[in-house]
Amino acid sequence: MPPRDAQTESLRLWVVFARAHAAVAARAQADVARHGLTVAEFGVLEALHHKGPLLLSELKEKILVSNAGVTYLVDRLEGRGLVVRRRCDRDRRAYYAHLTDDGTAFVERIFPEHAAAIEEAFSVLAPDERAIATELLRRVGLHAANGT
Amino acid sequence: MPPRDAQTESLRLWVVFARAHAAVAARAQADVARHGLTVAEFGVLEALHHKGPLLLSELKEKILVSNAGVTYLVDRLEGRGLVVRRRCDRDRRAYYAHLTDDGTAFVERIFPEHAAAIEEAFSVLAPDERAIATELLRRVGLHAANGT
DNA sequence: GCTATATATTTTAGTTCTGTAACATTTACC
DNA sequence: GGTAAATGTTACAGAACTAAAATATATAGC
Repeated sequence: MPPRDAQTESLRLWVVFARAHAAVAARAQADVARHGLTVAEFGVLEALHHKGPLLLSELKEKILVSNAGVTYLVDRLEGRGLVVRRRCDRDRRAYYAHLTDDGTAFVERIFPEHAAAIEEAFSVLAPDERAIATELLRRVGLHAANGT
Repeated sequence: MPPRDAQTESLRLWVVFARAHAAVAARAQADVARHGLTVAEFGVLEALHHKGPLLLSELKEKILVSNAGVTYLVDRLEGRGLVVRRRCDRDRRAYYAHLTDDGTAFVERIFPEHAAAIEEAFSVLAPDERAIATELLRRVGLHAANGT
């Protein structure tokens, strides 16, 4: 297998990958936009809902935005009464983001439809295909993120 | 397989998918940024290089940006002397984007390293795995884009 | 041929996020 | 203990793109 062919196939995979991502992301975006959220905002709510209160720095790792982005998103969600900041006992620099009761109720209300939208987006795959895709992309992600 | 499990697995796939995409995209972005380009700008140049002159509307379909986004990108690249607009003979509303000679030389110069970066990003996959991923993601993309 | 509708592109205001600097705090090192 | 370096978060300017409206042109329908 000469380098050129591996390269051509990788480029082709990247095009396909990027298009698939754009298509699924567009569905996700359309779904959360119905509730007045951006995908990133929804990501914050979802992470807090599933993981419990997180340091802003932890949140940053979960939803893959910049430091300033976390501040921006938490500010916005705080403004909507869905999230509050609480000081960290151990580190005077740090804050946890917590869902409010309203925030929890909101996520519990909107999450099922979002989950259904994502399920539908991948419904073209059989269960075993989905598991294969997950495993392959997991490895790509780890490698591309860490160069390992 | 009850609906809940399919949904959970799809959500998990989406998380993995989004993280893998972010990681590879970050590599692509880092590579093109070295030449003063955004990923979208590079996408324009690459599309023109591989497909030849395209109507702005065709370009929009190739690189998945908005109408206004195509205008913005072509303006920017025109400003750098890499691209020119030419009128379409058959439709007085339409323009083609063409690479300039400088643009062609520029793409030819920077493309090999970009291709190498993408190849490396997917190098964790064996050729058959890569082909499987391409096929699965192609189907996801078509389905999610068209709801078919 | 005429009118209504659709479309290619641009303009313009706006949104969402980023990069960078700043500041307070923490950690590392001697 | 003291100093240098690192870090958690925010402020702020700016980048990169989008949505929507506008305009000229093309197409559809009669």
